[in-house]
Amino acid sequence: MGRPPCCDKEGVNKGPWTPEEDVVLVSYVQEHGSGNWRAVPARTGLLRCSKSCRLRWTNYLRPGIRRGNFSDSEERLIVHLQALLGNRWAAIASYLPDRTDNDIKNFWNTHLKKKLLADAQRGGNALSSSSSSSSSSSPSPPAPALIKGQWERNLQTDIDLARRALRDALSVYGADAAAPAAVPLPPLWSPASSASAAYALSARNISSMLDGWAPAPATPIAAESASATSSEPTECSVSSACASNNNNKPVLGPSTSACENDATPVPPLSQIESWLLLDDSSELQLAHEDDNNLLDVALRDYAS
DNA sequence: AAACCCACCAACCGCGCGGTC
DNA sequence: GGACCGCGCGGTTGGTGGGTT
Repeated sequence: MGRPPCCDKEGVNKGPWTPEEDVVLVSYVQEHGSGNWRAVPARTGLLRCSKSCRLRWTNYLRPGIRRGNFSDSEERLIVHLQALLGNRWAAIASYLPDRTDNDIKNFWNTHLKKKLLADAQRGGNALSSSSSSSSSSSPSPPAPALIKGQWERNLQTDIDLARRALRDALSVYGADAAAPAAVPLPPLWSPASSASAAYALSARNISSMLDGWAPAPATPIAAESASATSSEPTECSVSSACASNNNNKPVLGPSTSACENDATPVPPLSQIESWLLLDDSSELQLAHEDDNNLLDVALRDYAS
């Protein structure tokens, strides 16, 4: 039996979103928080399927995302991660919290793939060392037949490989790689490229509308009661759950799930580097001593 | 100025996974 | 245990704008 379509085609708009639709969606998420996308079309009156709403939010309207103009360091990080992880864009995007998986995927398909091909044809093989170990295809997931111990060892190997590759990627910062505190972060906002359309600007304006709104309360009920008592927009404080969650706690999982409403880009590289630069032995020790240790988090996330 | 080509990227589509009943 | 549902992910497509002829 075939899978039913995710949304009925009748009465559902497709194609580019209009600013008006964006405003409706943003207003809804502002009030109720992201999640329960199924309810969004019904509760907002948007003639869009839930999937389309979620995509529009996560890829475009969500605050804290940066668009266009990938820096060299980002580029190299993506190349290394792609070599390690394959086309797992969400996983790669988790290392670039202010980039969406869709953006990275597009950047890869339109720029990096061609660039690497051109490099390969020129005989330039700077990246082959990292890509050769895992080949260009996606890494094979843990085989079900693997016993737990084997699987965990494989996982540890994967993590070690990832660390080395990240170390390589981050070495684009030069000798400063040894001094994480001095590592410059990519610019938060680059000027719009020449290709930026007027609507992109308006969409950015919508995003800027979100500057200053706090993540919705955890429960829709709470949100509703809050909005019932006051129709005023919530006071901005990017604090609450998200800020505390990002409080120097490295996040390995997809950034969208880690903190979808976070309007404040976190400095991911410095966190990653502090992890990378841990000496292996001390790292193992820390993994047992500190539940917030990144490796420990990684292991738990991976295993769960 | 018009036609054509190409690059970019927003959005769609289908599938897989996890949770719930 | 299995069916159903909702969400997330990756691959792909189609519209648009810029560049070239």
